[in-house]
Amino acid sequence: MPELPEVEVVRRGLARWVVGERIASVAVLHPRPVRKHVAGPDDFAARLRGRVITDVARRGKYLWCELDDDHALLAHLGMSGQMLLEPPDAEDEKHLRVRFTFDADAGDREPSPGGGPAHGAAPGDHLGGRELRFVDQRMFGGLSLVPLVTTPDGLAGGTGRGPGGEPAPSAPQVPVGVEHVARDVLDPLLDVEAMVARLRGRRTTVKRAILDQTLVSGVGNIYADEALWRSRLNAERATSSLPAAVVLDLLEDLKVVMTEALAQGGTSFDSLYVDVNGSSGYFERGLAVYGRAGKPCPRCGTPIVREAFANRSSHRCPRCQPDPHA
DNA sequence: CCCGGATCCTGCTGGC
DNA sequence: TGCCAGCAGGATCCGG
Repeated sequence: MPELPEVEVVRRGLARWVVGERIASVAVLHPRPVRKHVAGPDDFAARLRGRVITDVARRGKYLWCELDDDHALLAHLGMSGQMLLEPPDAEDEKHLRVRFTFDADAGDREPSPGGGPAHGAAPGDHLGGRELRFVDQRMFGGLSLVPLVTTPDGLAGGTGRGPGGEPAPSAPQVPVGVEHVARDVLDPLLDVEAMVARLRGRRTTVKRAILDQTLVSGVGNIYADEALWRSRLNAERATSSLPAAVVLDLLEDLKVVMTEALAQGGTSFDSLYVDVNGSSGYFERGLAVYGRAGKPCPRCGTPIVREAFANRSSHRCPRCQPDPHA
C-alpha cells in the first residue's frame, strides 16, 4: 500500500523520466479513476493534450506533475495505484486505467526557458518512446487536473526535487484540493513544534492522530504501526496524555522508518514499478510488527499480536507496547 | 468544529 | 470443487 516512501519512489522516477516531456495523447480506459475531475474524462484528456510536464512534486501521499499552464496533473495511488513507464508494444496491464503518450521529440533537446528541466533529466536519460500508464486494481486512487495555488502559510508545497535524493526544497505551490494536507515528516519546511502541539491538542488516540493527514501526512497503517513500535507506544494511548517530548520522538521515529523504507525502495527501482503488495526488499527485512502476528518482537522476543482497529488492524508487541487500559 | 464509523472497490484467501 | 464471507485500507462523507 503506497505510503509516503512508496509515493516518493514514484515521484523520483517520474521526475527523472517525464520532466520536459510533452503529452501527446491521453486515453481514459475506465471513468472511475478520473471521477474527481468534475468536467469528465473527455475534458480531462483534451486539456492535458499538448501540455509539458515541468516538475513532479509530492506532499504526503499526493503526487502531482506540474504543467506549463499553472495546472497540475494530480495523482493519488490509493491502495493499489501504480505509475508505470512501458514501451507502447508492452501488453496492457489487466487494470490499466489511463494511458499517456508523449511527443517523440519533446524534452531532451528543447531547453525550457529556465535553462532546461531544473531536475530529473540527466544526460543520457531518455523516455525512449515509452508511455505512462496509470494502473489501479481497486481504484481507490485517482487522477485529476487542477489549478496550482499558494497555500496560506505562504511557503506551500510538498517535497519536490532533490536529484540525488537529498532533502529537497518544497514545491512553491500545491494543487487545489491538497491544501488541507499537512506537511510530511520528510518535508524540510516542516514546523515540528507546531505539529507536536496540534497532535497533542487532539482528543483522540495516538494512532488515529498520526493517520490523520491534516495533522501529519504520508503515514498509513504500516508505518504507523512501525513507528509506534519504535516509540514503545500503544496505539490506544490518548494523544493528550503524551508529553511533548514523546510526541517529538514519535515523529522522529516516523521519519527514521520512512527514510529507511525509502532507501530500500530506491535500490530495487527500475521502471517505476511499485508492487501492489508492497513487496519490495524492505518489507521482507525491515518490518518489526506489521504483518508479523505470532512472530517474535525483534526487541524482546514476545510474540507480536494483531488487533482490530478502525475496520483494519493494528500490530504491536504486548510487552513493549502494553495496553494503557490494562 | 471535532470525532469516529461506514463506505467505496476488486481480488485473493480460507472455511465449509 | 464451488461458493461466499471476510479481509486488505486511504480518503471522504455523514451522524452524533
